[in-house]
Order: sequence, then structure tokens, then C-alpha cells
Amino acid sequence: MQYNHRDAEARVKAFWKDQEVYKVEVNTSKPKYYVLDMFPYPSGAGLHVGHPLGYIASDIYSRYKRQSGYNVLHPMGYDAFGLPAEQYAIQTGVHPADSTAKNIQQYRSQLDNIGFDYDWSREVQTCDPKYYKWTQWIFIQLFEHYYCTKSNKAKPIADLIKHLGAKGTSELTAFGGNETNVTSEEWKAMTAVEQAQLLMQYRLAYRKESFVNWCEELGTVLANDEVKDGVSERGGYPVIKKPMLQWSLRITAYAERLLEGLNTLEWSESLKTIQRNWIGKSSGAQVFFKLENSDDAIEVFTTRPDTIFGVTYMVLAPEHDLVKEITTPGQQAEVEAYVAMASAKSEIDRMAEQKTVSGAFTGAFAKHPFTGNPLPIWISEYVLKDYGTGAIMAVPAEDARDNRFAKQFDLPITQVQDKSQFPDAQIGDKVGRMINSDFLNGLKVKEAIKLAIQRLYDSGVGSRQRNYKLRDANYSRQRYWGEPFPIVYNREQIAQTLTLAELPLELPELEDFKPTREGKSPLARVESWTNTDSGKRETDTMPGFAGSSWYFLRYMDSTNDDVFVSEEAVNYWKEVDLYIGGTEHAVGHLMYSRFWHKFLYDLGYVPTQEPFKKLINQGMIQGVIESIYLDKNKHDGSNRFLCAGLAKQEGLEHFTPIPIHIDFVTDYGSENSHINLDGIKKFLDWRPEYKDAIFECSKGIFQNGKFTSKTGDDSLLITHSEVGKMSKSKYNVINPDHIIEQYGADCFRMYEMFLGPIEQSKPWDTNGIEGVSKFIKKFWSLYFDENQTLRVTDEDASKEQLATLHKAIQKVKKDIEGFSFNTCVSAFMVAVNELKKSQTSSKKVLQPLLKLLAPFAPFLTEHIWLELGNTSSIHLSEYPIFEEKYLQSDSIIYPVCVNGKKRADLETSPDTDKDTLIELAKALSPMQKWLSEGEVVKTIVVPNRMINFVIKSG
RNA sequence: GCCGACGUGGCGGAAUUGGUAGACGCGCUGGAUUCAAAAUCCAGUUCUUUCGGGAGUGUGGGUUCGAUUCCCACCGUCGGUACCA
Repeated sequence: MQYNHRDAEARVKAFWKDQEVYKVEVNTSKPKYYVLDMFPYPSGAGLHVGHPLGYIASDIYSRYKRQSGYNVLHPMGYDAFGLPAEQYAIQTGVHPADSTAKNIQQYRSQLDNIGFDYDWSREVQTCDPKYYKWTQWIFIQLFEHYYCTKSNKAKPIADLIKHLGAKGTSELTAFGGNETNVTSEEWKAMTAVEQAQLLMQYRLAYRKESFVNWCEELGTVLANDEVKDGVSERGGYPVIKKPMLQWSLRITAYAERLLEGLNTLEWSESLKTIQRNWIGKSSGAQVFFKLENSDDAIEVFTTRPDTIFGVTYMVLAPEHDLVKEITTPGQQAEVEAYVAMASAKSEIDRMAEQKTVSGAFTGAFAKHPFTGNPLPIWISEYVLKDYGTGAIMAVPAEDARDNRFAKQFDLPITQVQDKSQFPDAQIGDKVGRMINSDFLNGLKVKEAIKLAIQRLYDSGVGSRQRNYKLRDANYSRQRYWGEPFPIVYNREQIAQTLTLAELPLELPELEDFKPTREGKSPLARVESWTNTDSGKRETDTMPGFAGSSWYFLRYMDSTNDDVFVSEEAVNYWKEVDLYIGGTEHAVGHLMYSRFWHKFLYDLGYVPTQEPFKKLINQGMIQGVIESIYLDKNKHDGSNRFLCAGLAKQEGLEHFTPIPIHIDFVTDYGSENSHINLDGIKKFLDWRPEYKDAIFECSKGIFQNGKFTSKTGDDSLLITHSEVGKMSKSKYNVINPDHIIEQYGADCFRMYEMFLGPIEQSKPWDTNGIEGVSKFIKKFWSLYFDENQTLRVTDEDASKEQLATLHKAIQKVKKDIEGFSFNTCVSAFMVAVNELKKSQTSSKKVLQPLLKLLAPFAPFLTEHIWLELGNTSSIHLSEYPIFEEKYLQSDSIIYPVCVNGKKRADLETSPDTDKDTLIELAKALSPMQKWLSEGEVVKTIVVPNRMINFVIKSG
């Protein structure tokens, strides 16, 4: 008889529920530990085998911590607002709330099947008004605060107003717009609208013009994801970048603190590097280039002010405000065409474009700040509007991109650095001494930068400046399925916030989810909702990251209706101790959450500066995408599918790969992946539009249900396999429920861990799960005999058995703490193989072993634990303690090497001294041959590790 | 393009401070058991070999008595690139 996972899991689930094993409360008598999983978005495809990878790891860790005496908070909830639900609603008319609720239900049942230890009483859903009430409240706080650069924290706008009334903008230490300077009298004389506009320059949540992907034909704003190659993914219509008034968050105010905070975090160096690069701090100079024939100036930021005499032209981003103004009539047509071309491209495409250099001359010139020489002003897509000032001074001698550009358009190149002493130096290397640079001549780069900045400052055309690549976050979406802004515009169009009592501002009911033709959110159509006594409501909604930027705080006190989190709860749980999730969130979610957390810290609502102390990145479990090649040209009016090999011969450019359901494919993911006759029939049932298609492979042709063989063999249409995301649209989603049904949840959990290191990505492959399944059966057979009778006794364990146990305890504990779960599974297998061999039935070994396995296999171990007569859960039991004394051994085996290569083994006692070791090793019979081949020139003995002879053959 | 990660048998992977390359598992081969199969158990399994060895951790170089591990250059794959979440 063997372990029946279906019965055991049902019994154990009921037991956990009945005993409320995972319910957790503030308990000051125990140390706290907060384990968090990244918020899932409940997609319509359900949970696939990739999602739980991190969840299983955090579940193991949280169970380990609980057994080690901690009060563990391990919650779960849903990031439930989002684009896919809205898209689904537009297509099917199903309300996003309904489809989302259904998806959440599906996720919940799948999560429960895996046996996670979540305290579900703390679940949150971002689309729940009880939750988003507080998302709206935090937004109001951001709106009502500015960033003080002197005290380095957020302060109330009321303080700012007081200052403006007393001193105007002089001595103002507020982060933000330095465009406008006013005296207190001017401030007082301003109209309410003007005052509101000035304050917008400082608010942490503010409105400004930002660029959106605008699709005229669809009459809507598109997400980057919905744009492919400059056209809409749906319909293939052109998409351009269009400026629109949008809410933004002034995350740039926190750039320095976000950078510094990284030093305090236990995150991987690579992740911190990603964030540092994203923030992109650089120091250099701000320089103004006056325009010829105009009072305006072009502001640039440069990290290389030393090369100022190498500037031979200027480049503006095509979207730069000045472009329209300065373009001469003769150049207008060319410039407009170029701007239109560039606005149709995504930022990635623009940055990735390296081989072809493009640009257009505006006809205008700027003046060099020192020489007064005219500098032609160009526009080019390699300069981005939102990076720095959207303009650059071009130094083709010291910048590779400028250099290519200058060569392409025959612009002059002035060398400013003598690098003759450094033959290997590349463009941009900061070596050599300055030449052709007036007062900078002869200086080294470092000195030249200093002096150049000084002279710019003295001439009133520049100054030292720090720059950050980080940009303010666009916070508006023209969508229905997101948090409504708690904002009403009064008759003067001034934004007013709602009071706490008026929150939550709920989404109105809606039947048509299409956006309006002007590109506004569908909310704009609900006049009964948008019109209020005090004015019109904001119709944009908040982006996906709004709800997920603070959810970890809500878990601490998820049902509190008076505050977003109580002081008592947040002072006990403090911050997340361990956060597990994918690297895809490296700069989005993880940056926004840190920003919000620091803001809430400034306001005194949270006691920590950083929300996530330790972070582990889980790799992705990828899917295999299988596709078959469809000829782009029809053959005799029929579609034609071709074997992958034949398609390659004819040239893949003539074919479109059509992704197919992996269930139809035999040997999917391998070189021989193919669909056989049965697979083709399944494919045709699934995609009837291809029912007349020809399927051609090297062995014959299939059409209209009949296979005509050329060789007498069966048909095998070779498919194309590639590794990629597991996604509903690629028809390659693998549902954990199926695996669990067949093998049990514990086997599924352990197999996912066994696949490899948690942080590594790998394609899903069910081959190999048998090994884990066998392990579970073997483990079971240590506790029960063939008649399902408990075979555990009180007899003593042998020395070897205890050594096996303690070797396992030591290894598993160490590996859990090092997040190396795959090697834990191996360690369990080794232990069970050894114990099985020695036929132990001693409770002194088997009970600790059960506890050791509990975090990995919570159902199996709980079931056996209860069978052993225990009444409270094994997951509340104490973790086994490792004792060194059981591992002491009276012999050690040294590898004996010649020139680093192992040639013999030497078994000896651990306290043998060095000279004896050498003597013993030299005496070994396999060594005679090697020693006779030459002279020993060196002998290396590493205690307890190895012995190496360096032999020189003579 | 830029930023980050990864690359080891037929396959997933192990070797965490430079010290026995291939733990553990899958697959495969042979055997035991069985009327037979499944299941289970035992043995073998990097390649090559004249059976002494030799080669071998993406490629090419370097440091070292010794390199999967450290350094340099390159190739490939994956993730992010600011409105997918």
C-alpha cells in the first residue's frame, strides 16, 4: 500500500482550517518575521506552473521560521486592477469586476491546492473600494505635500503657501519648478488659478503634459504593450506620440534617498545595480547656448564640460518645445516629416537604432558660449525628450554617437584631447591633455572639467549640476478599470481633493467600456458621475502600480476602516523581512514602493525608511512555444503548412509561424517536436478556418482528412520550438492542478524546488517528476509497512542512522537559509536512501526527520504526524536541532593529486600531521608510477582538503 | 543600443572562501522479480582510448602548484527598457 495523496490532502486541509493553524496576530512575546510574495495579477489563464515557484520558496521559508519560534506573517492578495480585464470587457461586455472576481476565485482554489500557509483573513484586493479608499487617501497626501530640499523630507503644501505669502519664492527650498520666481507681493496679487498653477510646480502629485501613444483610428491611448512596430497590435493602425495633460508623481525628488537607501538593503548586487543605473546619477554642468536671432537659449546637461570647445553642433529631441519656434521656413517640410517619423517610433526602437543615423537640420544656429561661433541646430531621434533637458551639445570628437552623426551629415569634428600617449584609448576615454581648447589647453580631463564649470559660471551661462536619469512617474491612465482620482475641478478648473469622509470615491457602473473618441477614459461618458455640485470629476484613473505600491502595509491591518494601517500593527510588523518575486519588477514596482514608503515615513506613518529588507529574485519558469510554418502565399487557393526543415530550405521569410497548442505536439520542446496525424486533426478541430489547408512534410502530404504518403511512412510535421513566456496567447500554459491531481501537492512543490536554483529561469519540463514521486513513496515506506500499519517504534537508533539524520539537518537548515532549495531536496533523497537501506524504524530518527521535511511537504508530514498520535499541527512544532557530536568521524579520505589532477586516495585519521601525510601519500602504490616520472619540486597540503605533488618530469 | 542575469553529460542540475568536475534525479543499458506487464530492487552510464592513459564546465587568451570558480576579449540565450503586470 502506498500514500494516498488525495485523501491525505483533504484531511489535512480540513484540519488546518479547523485549527486555524495559519492565523496570526500581533504577539509581542515572540519575534516577528514578515515573508511576502509579489502580488499576483489574477489573469484569465489562471495560475500556471511558473507562478508558484516563488510562492513555494517563501512558503518553505515561512514554515521554517515558524518552526524556529517566530511569529510569521505570510499574507496573500490580488493586484486586481489592470488592462487585460478591461480589454476582455470591451470584447465581451463582461464587467471587469465580474471577470476579476471569477479569476480570483480560480486563483484561490489553485493556491489552496498547493498547500500554502497564508493567513487568508488578511487578504486584500486592490479593486475593493475598502482597499482603494486608502490608495486614494495616499494620493491626496502626495498632492498636499511638496519636497523640502533643506530638511530632505516631504512637507505640507500649507507650509509652502505660508512661505510664498511671506517671502515669495526667495529662500524657497522646495524641489521642483524653478521656472517661476515671484515676490510675496506678486504671489498675493496672483489669481487663484495662477496660484494653483505655481503650486503644481511643487506638489508631489501634479499635472503636466506628458506623451502618450495615440491611435487616431481606434480613438484611444494605447499601452506600450499594445503597440508593435509603430502600429496598434489590434488592427495595425498607426500610433503616434501625443502630448496630453496627465497626473505625475514627483519621484525625482526622492532620487538621492532612493539611491542611498540601497546601501542598507540585503538585495542582490545586480538588482541594486539595476536600480542605481535606473536612477542614473551623474554630475557635470548645466550649460545655456544662446540662439542666434532670438532671446531664447537651449539648456543642456553634460557630464563632459571639459569638451566644450569640441562642440560643433547641437541636437534637440524631435519633440523639444523649441523645434517649432526655431525651424526656418526652408527647413520646415523636412523637419516636420522627421518629427512625424520619430513620433511613430517607440523609445526602445529609437534607442536601439544604431546602424542608421538619421536627423534633420532646423536651419537655426546657436552661439558657442565662449567662442561665439555659430552652431547648427539639428534634431535627431537619438536625443530623447525626457532624458535630461531633451537637448545635447554635440562633441563628435569625444562621443561615439555624435561622431557617427557628424560623419553622416558632414559636420565638423574638432579634436579637443591629445591622446597620443594612450594608443589604446577610445572615443570618450578621459585620458590625455586638452588641446584646441583656449584656457583649458594642457589640462587633464579632471582639471579641465573643474575649470570649465568655473568659467561657465563666471560668464553666467552655466553651473555645476547633478543630474538623474530617473523621470517623474506618469500617474494617469485613460481607462475605466483603475482607482478613480479623488479630484474635482472647480469652475476655474482648479483641482480640489475630496475629504477623507468622502472616500472611497467608487467607480460608477458602466456597460460600455470603450474609451471616448477624444481618448478620454470611459468614465467621461458617465455624466451623472463626473458632474458634482462643486465641479467636474477627474476622469483618468490611476495606473497599475498605485495599488501595489503600498499593499504590504495593508496586510498588517487589512480590515481597519479608520486608518490605512494602525500604529500598533505597523510598529510591530515594521517592514517586510523577506520579499520574493521576479526581476521583471526591478525598476517599476520596487522603485515606486520604495518611493511611497519613504514618503509615508516622512509623514510619520511608518517607522522604517525602506519597505523590503531582504529580497530574493525568483527566476521565471518559461514555456515552450510550438508553432507550425504557414506559407505566406496560398497554394491553389489553399493555405499551406510546411515541415520546419522544408520551410528552412525554402527560406523562413516566406512563412508565418502560427503558435499551436502544445497538447497537440509530440515530444514538445525537443528537436524532434512534431505533430502527427492525430495532432493535425486536433489542430483542425481547434482552428477550423484551416480545414482545407495542405500539410506538407518530407514523407507526404495531408489534406482534407487524408494523408498521401510518398514513402509509405506516417506523416510527421516537424514543428518549430522556442523557449518563451508561459502565456495564454501562446497556448502553452501548464496548470499546476493537473500535476497535483496526478502526483499530489507535496510532490509538485518538491519538484518545482528540485528543478534548479530559485533565481534561475528555466523551461518547464515534467520529465523527472517521477524521481520526486518515488522519493515520497520511499519516505512513506519508512513510516508504514505494506499493510498500511505504522512501523515506527521506540527502539534506539544506530550511530550511522543518527549521523544520517544530523547530516541532513545540518545541510537542509544551511541550504534553507541560503535559499538553495534544490539541494535541500537532494539532501532529503540522500537521507531517505540511507535510512531505507538500514531499515530503521526508530522514532528517534523518524520523528525529527518528519519535522525537517514539514516545510517542503506540508500535507504528507502533517498526515503522518497525526497518525503518530500528535494532536496539534506539525507546522507549529519545533524545528529539529543539529548536534555536531553525531557527525564525528575517526577517518578522513584525502585526494592525492599530481599537478592538480587526482591520482589516488589516502584514508587516514583526521589528526595526522603534515609530514606524515606526505610520507603516507608517497607510499601509496598508485603513486609510485608518478613519482618515478620526475622530481617533486613542490608539495602542497591543505588540511582536511587535499594533497598535491608538483612533479617536473626530467 | 543601454542595464542585468545565465551558459557544466542525452536532459534538470551539484561542486557557496580557487583544492577529487558531474552529488541528487530523469533518461538510457543490462540483470533480478513476474505467465506477462506495471511497480519495486540491483549494477552501469561525460567523451575517447592501443585500457597505460588522454581530453573535458559556451569560444579564445591570461593569472596560479591547481580555475566551473578570478581577470581580459568575444559568441549565444533570457529578463527589463519608464502605460503588461
